[in-house]
Order: sequence, then C-alpha cells, then structure tokens
Amino acid sequence: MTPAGITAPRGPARRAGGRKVKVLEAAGRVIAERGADATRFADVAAESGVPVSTLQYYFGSREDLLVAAFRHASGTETAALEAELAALEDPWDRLTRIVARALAGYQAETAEPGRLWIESWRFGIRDAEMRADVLRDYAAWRGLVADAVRSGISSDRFSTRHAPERIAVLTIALVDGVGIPLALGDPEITPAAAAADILSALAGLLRPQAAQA
Amino acid sequence: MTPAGITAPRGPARRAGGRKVKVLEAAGRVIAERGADATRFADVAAESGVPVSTLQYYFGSREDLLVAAFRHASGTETAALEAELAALEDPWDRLTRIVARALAGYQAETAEPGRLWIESWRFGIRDAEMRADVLRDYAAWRGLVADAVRSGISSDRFSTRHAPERIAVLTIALVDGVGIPLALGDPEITPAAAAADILSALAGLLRPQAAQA
Amino acid sequence: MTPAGITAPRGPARRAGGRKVKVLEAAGRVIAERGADATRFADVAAESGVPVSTLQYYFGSREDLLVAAFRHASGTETAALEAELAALEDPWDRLTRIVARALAGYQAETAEPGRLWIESWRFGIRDAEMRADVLRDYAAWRGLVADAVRSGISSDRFSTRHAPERIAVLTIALVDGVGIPLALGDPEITPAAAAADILSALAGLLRPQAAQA
Amino acid sequence: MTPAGITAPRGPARRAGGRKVKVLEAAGRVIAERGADATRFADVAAESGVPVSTLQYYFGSREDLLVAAFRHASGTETAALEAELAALEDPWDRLTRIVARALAGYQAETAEPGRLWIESWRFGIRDAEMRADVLRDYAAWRGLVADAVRSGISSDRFSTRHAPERIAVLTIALVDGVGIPLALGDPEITPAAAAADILSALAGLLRPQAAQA
DNA sequence: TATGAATGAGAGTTCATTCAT
DNA sequence: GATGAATGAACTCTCATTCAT
Repeated sequence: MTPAGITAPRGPARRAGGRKVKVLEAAGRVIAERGADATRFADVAAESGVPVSTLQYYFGSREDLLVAAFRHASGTETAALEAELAALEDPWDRLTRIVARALAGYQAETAEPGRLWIESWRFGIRDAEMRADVLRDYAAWRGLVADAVRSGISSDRFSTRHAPERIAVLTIALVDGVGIPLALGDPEITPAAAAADILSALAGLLRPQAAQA
Repeated sequence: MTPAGITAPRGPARRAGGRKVKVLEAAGRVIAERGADATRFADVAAESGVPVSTLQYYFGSREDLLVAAFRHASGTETAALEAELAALEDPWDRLTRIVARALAGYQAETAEPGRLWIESWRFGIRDAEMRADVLRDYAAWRGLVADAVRSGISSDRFSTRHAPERIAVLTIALVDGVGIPLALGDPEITPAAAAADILSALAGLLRPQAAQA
Repeated sequence: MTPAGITAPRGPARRAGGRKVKVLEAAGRVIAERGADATRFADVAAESGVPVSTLQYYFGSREDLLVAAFRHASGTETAALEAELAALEDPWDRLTRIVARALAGYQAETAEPGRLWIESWRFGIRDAEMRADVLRDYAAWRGLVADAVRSGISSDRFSTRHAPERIAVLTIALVDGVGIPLALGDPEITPAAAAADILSALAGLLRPQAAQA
Repeated sequence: MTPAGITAPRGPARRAGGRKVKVLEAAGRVIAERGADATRFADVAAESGVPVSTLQYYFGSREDLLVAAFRHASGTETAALEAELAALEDPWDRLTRIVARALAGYQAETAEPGRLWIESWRFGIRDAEMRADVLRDYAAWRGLVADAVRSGISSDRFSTRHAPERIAVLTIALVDGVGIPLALGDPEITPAAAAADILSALAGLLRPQAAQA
C-alpha cells in the first residue's frame, strides 16, 4: 500500500532525516524538566546536539520553538491514546484506559506529559496561539470520553441523565485535578487509589451494567 | 483557640507599617499577570513603588520574594474562605460555598487566585519549599471539605459509602480541573454550569437529604 | 573618442541579462534608505528578489557589493549629467545645469544620489578603494565645471582672476555644502533659494556677460 | 571667585567625577575612528575603561549613547569656537577664525570634529533626534557668521547686497563642502589654499574695506 | 534601615559565510 | 552557474546582585 519512499515520517518535519522531530522531543524533555520559561535555546541545543543558531534557523524565535514542542508532544500523546482506544470495544474499558493514560502522564520520575500539560495551561493563559492549542487538546480528550459515553448509552451499557459532553468535562477535570497533586508527589494520593476513586465517581454518574462496581 | 502572640500579626510582614504586605500583594498581582518566572524585581518595584534594592533587602533573593508572595496570597485566600464558612451551619451549604469560592478564583479578567494556584503547581514541581506550601494548602482545602462531609454524615444529612477524605480529594480535583479551562476562557465551560455539574456530581456521591438536588 | 570595447557594456555586470545591474540598483536604493552600514545581504535580496547566496556568488563579500553599488550609482549619475551637458553650448547654462542636477540629487523624498554621496564620504574615509572612487568622482564633477569655466573665459563670456580649477573646487563645495542641509530637510534652505544663492556667488566670481545676473 | 568645591565640571554629567564625560569623549573618538554604525559598546568600553553594562546603565541604549556623544562633541566644539570669537573685535577676523576652525576640524590625522560632522549628517537623515541636533548646530554656526556679517555691515566695514543669513548659509556650505575632500585627503585640496579660496570668495561677497584682499 | 550606583553573567537574535547540491 | 541549508561569531540588552552610603 505504502510506496517505498514514504516510510520516512511525514509529520511537520519530514525533511532533514527527522532532525526537527529529534529537536522537538529534546525540547519537550527540557520543558518538562525545567519549565517552559526556563527553557533556553542553549538547553535544547545541549539536549539535542543541534547548535543554537540551527534551532533558530528551524523554528525562529524561542517562543515559536516552545509552541512547536508543545504541539508535537500533545499530538504524539493524543495519537498514542487514540491508537490504544482503537483496540477497545467496551466503552467502560475505553474510559478506564483514558483515565489510566491521563493519570500515567502525571506520574513518576519525569512525568513528562503531565508537566507539559501544566506548563501549557500557564503558557496558554498568556499566549493566544498556545491557548488555542490547549483548547483544541481539551476538546480532543473530551471528545474521546464523550464518544465512549455515547457508545455506552446507545448500547444500553450506561444509564445516565447527564449529557455526554458534561460527563466528559467532569472526567477530564477529575484526571487533571487529581493529576496535579500526583505530579507534586502528594503523599495523600496514590496512582491506584486515584484511578479507583475517579472511576468510582464516573460509575456513580454512568451506572454501568455488569462487570464494574 | 488562638495562641497569645496572634493578636499582633507575626507573619513575615509585621513591621514597617504593612509595607511588606503591600509589596506581597503587588507581587501577587504581578505574578498573576505575567507568571512567576517572568516576574522581575523591577516589575514588583514598579507595581509597589518600593525600590528594587529595598525589595532585596526585605526578601533576599527573587525566589524568596516569589515564595513569600505565594504564601501570603494563599494565606489570605484560605482565611477568607474560612471566614465565609464560619457563618454556615449546613454542610451542603458549606460545600457549595467552597466550590463557588474555588471556581471564582479561576474566573474572569484577572483571576488572580486561580492563576497563582496554577503558577504554584508549576513552581512546586521544581522547588521543595514551594511544594510543601502547595501540599499544605491542598490539605487545608481538603480538610474543609472533609469536615463538611463528616459533619453531614454524622448529622445524617449525607449518606455515602466513600471516605470523607476521598470525597475531599475528588472535590478539590473537580474544582481545579474545571477551573483550569475556566481560566483559559474555554467556551465550553461557563461558571454557572461548571458549578452545577460539580455539585451534581458531589450530590451523586453524598446523596444529601432535603433541600438539595 | 569612445574606445572600441565600450559598445557592449563591460562593467561588472555585463552578463546574466542585466541581473547584476538590477541588483546594483536595488542595493543603491537600500543604501540610500538605510545607510551603507545597515545594508544587509538580506535587504538587498528582498529588494532585488535575488537570493542571498546568489548575491554572494555574484559579488563576494558584503563590502564588495557595497563598493560595486556605489560605483554603479556614481557612474550612472555622472553619465546622465554628461549627457545633459552635451546638449548645452553656453558655459553659464552648463554651470547652471551642473548646480541644478547636484542639488536635485540632495532633494526630496528619497534623495537617492545625495544620500549615496554622503554615504560614500563616510565610507571613503575608512576604505581605500572607496576613497579612490570618491576622489575620481570629485575630479569628474570638478572637471566639468572647470571645462565650462575655461570655455567661458576663452570665449570672453567670463572674466575672472581665479583659476578654473579653484572655481571648480568652490562650486562643488557649494553644492555639497548646501546639499547636506537640504537632504536633512533644513527649514532654512529651499531648493530654489539655494540654487539662486550658489549661482549668485558664482556670478560674483565669474562676472558673466549678458543674459545672466 | 570660584568656591573650592565647584572646580569639578558642571556639564551634563557632573557627578561620578566626570566619568560620563570621559565616556562621551571616548565615544567621540571611537565614532570618529570607526564610524557611528560600527561603534560597539565594547569599543567604547575598551576606549574608556568603563564596563559595557555600566555604559548601558549610564546611557540606556547604544543609540542613546551615540546621540549623547555627538551632542557632547558638538557642544564642546561650539563652546570652544565661541570662546575664540569672544576675544576678537574685527568682524573679518571673526569670519577668518570661523573658517579656520571649521576647516581645522576636517584636517589631519584624526580629524575628529569633521568626521563626527559627517557621521552626524548620515545619522540625522535617519534619526529625528539627531536631525534636530544637527539643525541646531547649523543654526549656531550660521548665527556666528551672520552676527559677524551684521557687525561688519553696521560698522561699514562690509558692503554687500546679500542678506547676512544668506551669506552665513553659503559660508558654512563652503567650509563643509571643502572640508569633506579635505577629510578624504584629496590631493587637490590643501588646507591653506582651501581657506584662502573660501575667504576670497567671501571677500567677493562682502567687499571688506582695508586690510583684506 | 533603606537605597542608588555599578557590574558580571547570560540570553536571544542577527548576519555573513561555508558547504553541498 | 545558482541556491538552500546550516552554523559560528558578535552584539545588544536584561537582570539579579554586590557595594557603599
């Protein structure tokens, strides 16, 4: 199906042997590590092995590089989630997976995705372009939740008086709201308990039939 | 109840006729406006009318000033909330008030408290002192929720199989998780609907008797 | 009179269908607009539509391009003046035309020739090649004046005890010296009055007979 | 007459032991040497011994430093000329001195004042503040010439049908117009001959009585 | 106690130039 | 012959901090 020459990635930086992608990933790591405001060209250069002037040649200003890095990271994360969900039929399983993946992003050592989300809120408050990206991401994640909810309702597996869109807003709010203290190492939150609590609350809203509490 | 020394304020800004307090409030405004990382001594000097070198004389390093400003803001906000709650008997009313005040912090033009919260997460991820403050705040807010829940349970106004501490975690998660898109001006979130949804979810967990939906 | 090879232009830009000439004219405009020191390859590329690397391929270093642009502009201007003068018999008319053309170069919106002259002095002070060009131009302009003066003397239309070469120096000095404030928009200088004053001073030196004041 | 403590200079930078004045003089030397556009903070720092950041603390931007340096130089030069003229009674002597001083500025090794004038025209074409300064200087120099001319007319030592202001414009034009090739080392111009020619032309306009040709 | 003066470190950005095609 | 990609060098400017008063 795919002609030979097309195996090379076709993302926003398909030329130069994926060098830009390497840079964007390096930038993501640095942002997660130090914060967007403290991310210098020099840091990304050191992390990626690409000279500072080349970074500027690629991306223009420092802010453009940051926005590109955020966009790359969120695109990657969303794509991975969608790929995971594609394999799942049961709507409750899908919700479970969404919650798990979101929380996983906030956990552990690097917690790269979660840190980038937190950075992106901060950034989006003051930058219109970033804000648009963040809202688009919110819409994407909520959309996946709402789809699962709608699927569960139409197959009679969920029974709820709330609109799927409202459920979606609450679900994403819960994972973010729990994810933050998780990222901060709050001793009162453990990943497992957090997931269980969120799903339990969701179950209260959706009353899923069979197989779930 | 109140220890002796508290009659005269003993915080970091007791002397100098409240000049330090003025500075901390100015710093809070600047942080909300520009973000903590972009808050320079010069900005706070301009906002407060106090010379840069005096700010350093008062607070030491820039980071110390930021931490002090966060601490002052959170102390003020928590105190205000506690004062509000002190007037309320009914536990559901108290939960309603907590949710309302939290969401209010994220809304509208300046959204100063909410922006400071978001900043403080970011900051706390990388600074131990700030992290301790943030976790203390989390504990305080959750404590107020848990108190209300316990009070409702013991007076048989709430009926729930969840631990009050878990309810508290979820409640604070919800207000933060909804507050973030609110602060970003997400068109899918309106303050009223957000509050209603959160309270509706809480009602599902607590099944409050009478007077509430 | 004209050496053989001149029928086909042999300047630095004979090939490539006049593309180099287009570039040199673009460079002249940029230099007049921004000044030689602030003239970047990128500016000339934007003005001419020729890529930066091609400019370098054509002209070598930035300084070489600047010198070539100055030379092209002065050659063009001198040639135009000579063409104008060729049509005039009367030596006073020729002086009048020289003064008028010189002053015109300093006037108005773009004042391209005048600005290039001013730039070239500045440049010539520090660059030997440019200095030689400037002195050659001085000699050319003065030569035209001296020729007219000599012609007027030998035809008894001028009566002066000054050497024609000295008159020429003073004449060119006057047009430059008045041209500078003209280029600066000095409100005390108007083009018409400036020309009249210069010619009046010249008349004092040459005492032209008949037809002139 | 002068109280002890006042011996310190009272110019635009009387504090800090005249350090700013030292810097401005250093900047003037660098501008004359390299040209304004090529004058870097680092050059002035090296020439003056004052750190780059201190230069910025003193003057703000690089452009502000340049403008201040030009202003200082022109103020110094004008003051020196006025002091010279104050000792002279005879109007023709005063004109002679003005011409001599102006030409001297363009001569010799450094030719600092002349180079600064040439730089200032170039700068003034593109910068409104500089332009205002240049026009003010033109007015000052012309004013001194016109005063001498008026004085000569009212004492019947000059006899001219030209307005003193027009004579002044021509005089300054002549010294600038001759000064430029002088600064360029034009072999056709010698300082002595240049001065003689200019004064001779002036004499033609003013017909001074006695003692002058 | 409070403040202005002074300065070093560091960052983003511009730009000519080199290189490979 | 022409041109895009890539990069090192240089420069301005910001800013926290030190010092002296």
